[in-house]
Amino acid sequence: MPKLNEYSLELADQKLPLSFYDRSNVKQIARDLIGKILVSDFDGQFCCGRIVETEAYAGETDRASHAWNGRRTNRTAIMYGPPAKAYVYLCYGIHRLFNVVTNKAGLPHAVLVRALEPIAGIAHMLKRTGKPRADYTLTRGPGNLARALGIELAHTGTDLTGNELFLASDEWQPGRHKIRTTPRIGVDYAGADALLKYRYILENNPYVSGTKK
DNA sequence: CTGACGATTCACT
DNA sequence: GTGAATCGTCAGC
Repeated sequence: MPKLNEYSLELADQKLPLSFYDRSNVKQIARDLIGKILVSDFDGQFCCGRIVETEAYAGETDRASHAWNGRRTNRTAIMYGPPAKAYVYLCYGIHRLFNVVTNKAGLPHAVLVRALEPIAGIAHMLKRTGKPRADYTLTRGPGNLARALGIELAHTGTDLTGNELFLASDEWQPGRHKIRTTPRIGVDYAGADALLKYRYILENNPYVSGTKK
């Protein structure tokens, strides 16, 4: 691992380009995001971690999506715009959930980033979460992850090819670690679509949330 | 304007 | 396993 300064510059140089997000297969994007790095750098507080869990939300035809059946509201409007933007919303009045908007304008696809393995900026994460030490709960689950990285509702619309909040790749490869699919968490209201295997996890990673096979 | 409801987490039994 | 926290959003009136 290079020094932090070097590493942050390297990541900034390896941002995922618009063409990564500007694709129609949201499941493929969710899978491709496993192993990529999520970076937040608000007010010079550089933080990053490796993505180990994602979920695909397939827009108007997906009963689990906020955009299901063409629901276009103030909240979901960002998903109807161009790709490579952040969609952050409030869940249960408490938790912020961070999503990546994908596909072309008019096609409201998104990927929920559910868990990270922390890499850098752990002191910032501890301060934001109030946790005494860095254990597997620090960035396990979408609510914890957003809190640790300082992601707020106001970050909805942030350009993910910019410098504050972005995704990047490094040399890491899944290797012998398997990527596995499961049904999505917490979407039992979605009828048959609750059974779709739209969740992607890095097998045996301690930061992966939930109890589903 | 009002009421119902979460793409969750944590403490507690 | 159960229940509470907590508030922006949305459908319905």
